[in-house]
Amino acid sequence: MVEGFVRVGDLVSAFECFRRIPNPNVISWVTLLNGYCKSGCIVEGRRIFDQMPEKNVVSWNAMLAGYIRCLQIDEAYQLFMMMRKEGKDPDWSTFACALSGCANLAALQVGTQLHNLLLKSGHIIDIFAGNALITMYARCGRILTARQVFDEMVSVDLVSWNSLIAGHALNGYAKAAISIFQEMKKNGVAPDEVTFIGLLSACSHAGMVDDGLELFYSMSRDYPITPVAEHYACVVDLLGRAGRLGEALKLVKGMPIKANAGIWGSLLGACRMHKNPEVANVAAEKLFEFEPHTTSNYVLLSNIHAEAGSWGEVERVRVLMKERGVWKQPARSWIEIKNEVRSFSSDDSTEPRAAEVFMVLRVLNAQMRNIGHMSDSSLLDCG
DNA sequence: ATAGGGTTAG
Repeated sequence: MVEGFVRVGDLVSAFECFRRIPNPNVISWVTLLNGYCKSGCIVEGRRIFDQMPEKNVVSWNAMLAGYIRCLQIDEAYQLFMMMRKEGKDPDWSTFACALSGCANLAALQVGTQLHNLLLKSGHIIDIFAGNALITMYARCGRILTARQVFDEMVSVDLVSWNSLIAGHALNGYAKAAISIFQEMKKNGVAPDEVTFIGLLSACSHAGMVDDGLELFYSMSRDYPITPVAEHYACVVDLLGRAGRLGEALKLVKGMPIKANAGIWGSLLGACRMHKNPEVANVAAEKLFEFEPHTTSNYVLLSNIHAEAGSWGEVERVRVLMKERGVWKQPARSWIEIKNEVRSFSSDDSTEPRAAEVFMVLRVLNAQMRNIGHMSDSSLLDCG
């Protein structure tokens, strides 16, 4: 019953149900906890967690997964430490979950610590933890270590191959990604839709348009895999980066499935890259239907028109933003420097070494100009 | 037996 409400996201009813259970067992508690965590109510989730009379490893993992989903790495880390202090042995799920958090945050130090802990604790690096390690190292730019983890795994599955392919794609090693794909097939592992997302993005990053298109067509021709929206988004990106915007638009218009925000966003991004305000207007109009309040879309469109010198169009976008009450919300990003995750935003006045940072940027800019790169300093800043 | 956990575009 509790689970039913949790599934539809009705936390109030779920909690009411839970309250009527005379002696809730740990499973009822975890179900409730997950309901809160998955709805992003992490503070309430923590309160539930603290109230649990009996906690097992699943309870800890659920709380940890909750923090990681909400990108609260500090809380996740503290919880993990608290878990060890209380003598609760992390299981493979704990490690997989924690490592996946490190992968998302590019937290190489913590990720490496977890890896060492796994080795030290005598755990076998099983498929799940191994796969999480591959992704963690790959996303932290340590592609060779990712490969090493893969090679040392006792057994691998489709997800391991996919992780390795996606990891190489992410780091720009397109040829390697494709040769891993061949290796995988030679080992008798059949690709799935995730495999192709990795392969297509590899081709896209490397500008390998023809290879990418061939892979895309081969999906339904040689394998029983029907392309979904994510694949189309990759192909739009592939064609778009190569400047083949007309073909990209034609592909989207002729798709057997409905285009989503990701697909129109890819196209709009490509229009910026190749200065195409006409296709940009088409893509933006569609994109606004999905995301009427996402500032970056408007900024992107405005920049495309600014670059073309169409100030009337720039003004039109500005009016659109005002009418729809769209505000510029500064985004934050983060990087790990010496054991510490530092968060920052553009024009960050709280950054103590801002003057130095800007000086380095000016030097880099000058160097880029020297080798012939023109930077777009005249544009609106995306925040 | 029931709860949770690894891969996926820009």
